[in-house]
Amino acid sequence: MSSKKPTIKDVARLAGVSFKTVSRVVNNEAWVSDDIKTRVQAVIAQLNYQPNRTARLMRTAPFSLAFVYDNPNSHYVIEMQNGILSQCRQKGFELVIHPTDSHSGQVLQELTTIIGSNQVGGVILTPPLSENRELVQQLLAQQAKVVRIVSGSAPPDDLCPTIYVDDEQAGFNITRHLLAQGHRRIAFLGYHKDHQSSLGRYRGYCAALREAGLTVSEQLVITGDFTFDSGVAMTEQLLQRGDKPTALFGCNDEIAAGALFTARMHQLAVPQDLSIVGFENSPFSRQTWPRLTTVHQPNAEIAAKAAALLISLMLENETQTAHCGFELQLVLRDSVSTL
Amino acid sequence: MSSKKPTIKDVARLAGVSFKTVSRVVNNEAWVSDDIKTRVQAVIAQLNYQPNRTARLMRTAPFSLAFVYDNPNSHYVIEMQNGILSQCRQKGFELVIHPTDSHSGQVLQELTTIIGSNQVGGVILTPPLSENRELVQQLLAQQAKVVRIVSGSAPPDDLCPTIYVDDEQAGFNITRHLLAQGHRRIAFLGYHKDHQSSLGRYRGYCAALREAGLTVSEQLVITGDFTFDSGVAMTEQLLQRGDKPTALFGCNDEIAAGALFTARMHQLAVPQDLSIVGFENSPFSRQTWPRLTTVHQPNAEIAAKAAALLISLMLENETQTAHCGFELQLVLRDSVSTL
DNA sequence: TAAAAATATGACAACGTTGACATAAATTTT
DNA sequence: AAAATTTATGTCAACGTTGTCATATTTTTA
Repeated sequence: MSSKKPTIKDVARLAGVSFKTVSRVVNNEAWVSDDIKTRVQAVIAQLNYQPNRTARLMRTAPFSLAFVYDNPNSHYVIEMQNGILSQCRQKGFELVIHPTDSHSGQVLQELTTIIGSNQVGGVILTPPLSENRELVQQLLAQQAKVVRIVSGSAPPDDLCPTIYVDDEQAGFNITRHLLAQGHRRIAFLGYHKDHQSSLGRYRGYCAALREAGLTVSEQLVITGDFTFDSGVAMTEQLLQRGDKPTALFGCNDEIAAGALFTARMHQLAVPQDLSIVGFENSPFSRQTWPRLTTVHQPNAEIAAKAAALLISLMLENETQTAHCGFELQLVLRDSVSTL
Repeated sequence: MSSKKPTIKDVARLAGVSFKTVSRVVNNEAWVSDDIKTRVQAVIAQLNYQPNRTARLMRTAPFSLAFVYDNPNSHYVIEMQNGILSQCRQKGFELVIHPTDSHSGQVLQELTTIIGSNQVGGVILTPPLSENRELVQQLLAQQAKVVRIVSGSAPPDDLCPTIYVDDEQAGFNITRHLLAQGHRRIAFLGYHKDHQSSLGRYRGYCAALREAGLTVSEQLVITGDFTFDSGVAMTEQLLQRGDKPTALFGCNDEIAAGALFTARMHQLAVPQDLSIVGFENSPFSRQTWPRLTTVHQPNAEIAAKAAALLISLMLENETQTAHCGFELQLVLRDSVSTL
């Protein structure tokens, strides 16, 4: 077992060719005779030669991309990572994961560092970072390729390729489902004015109510964030009121989990006494009892698409902005009763 | 906005010094006059110069490490990632995540590629990969630094620094807790002969029963893996038997979730009719109803420790094998009744 | 005050690869 | 059969750093 890793020159020496020819074989370039090709390949196998990625990177554009997220929600992140990774592996790219705190004000500087040092050639941005137009522009100004995943029924602009996810339509559909089951007093949990996904789902909720001839009651729209604890607090708040809802739309499954938990604490049977729906189709929504009716969010697919767009952007030096929209499907399970 | 990224030579030119001097300033080397140091730093700030990581890597050992895992359990992975990342950021290291399929037989080849290409200088191995002695040796033979996380009350050998987690003790403790509440028929769900964590927890379970003067009943030990579906299937199997247990030890929280779900399907109240404990203190265990009594597994800490060991191993060229053990604490919640 | 030591700076090679260009050999065209 | 073209191979300079060594300057020591 030799102590140093073999280089392209070691292979060349042993195969009796110039190291450039080895480079040609490795990179599958044209104009290499079959004779030499097989000979070189044999030596490569014999020495177990691996091209030095670092050295190669000095001559080529970086083939790493960063996945930037600010989300404590673990399965969401893992699913996205796996989706991105599937693309990266196909194309020989490397993934740098970059969890961050969007409120720290450090994000631009952090990303500037990894871009400026040539650590990555592009980034995938998720909400809420992806909604920061200025951030996107500043990254673009540094020659970085950017793809963003946002909530919306259309891309907000043509700054960069954008994956948009139609929360509004899905919020509309799931609310309409509740209405179809006879529910009239439907609470919305997890409204947040700075959170695009929340707003989209809220707009869908409102549209469905309007379509059914109902008005949106302020009493039933509770502000909070996308956590279990917030779900508990919002549900408590709601249940303390006089006029209780018959159904409850949690802006994500964690909120719905908090609602489910709180309902149990109050001896309310779900769905008999209270129907609950979530959003995201997280593992929790499948594994709890009753299983939650929710909206499936194909995170792996969404992220894979983002990675595919980013990689093609990095390979071909195009500035073209191909966008891609995702529609979300309802997942009907056991947490909704028919009135 | 210039189109090319500034290099060390650009800084040198502007500061009127040789590029080597700039290198000295950047790397904080001795023997640079304060005068020149401040001048160079000013130019660096002015040009917003970032040393090119790739070029630097050509002259130094890689400062990236790989986190290798084969685990669909998302929060476990995310927690570990975050723990590792906290260390990486402190020390300026980069994390390459490498999910893999340990049964594919490809793992060695995959790792050989990322090590051989100098993409990473070390790897963190998790079960079941970390239990593969031969794999560890082959990685070591490639000059890679290796740290592994295993289940056990002591490191299995001195091949490499090892983080060992005492599943047996924790399995003992939680079983004893069940016994202390008066339970005598305690089922063990998720026995798996090839799974060290499962075996450790099982040994603890057996030891606790023996200590209480009970024998281990084969009827109550169910084989299966660490998934929700398996938990459901195992619980079904158990409940179909005549002599039902009063308590149930799920080898992890997912199994316990499956058990909880199945108990509900059978109209069994938890914990009144059946007590259930899990293992891992996953988000699920906190968010379900009743909240699960379980064992806290400090994944982020464990992984951070692994990363710290690996990084120090990569920096100082030591072969010393520092190990580190973790004890796991019981988390008492609402899924156990007192008989 | 000369010699020695410490401090500060620079010149240049190296890291392992790819790209631009040169050239040699084989094949096709005229 | 000569010229032009295609195919196959090689030479060498980059890429942006860090390490080695040389050298210039300053300070300390004898």
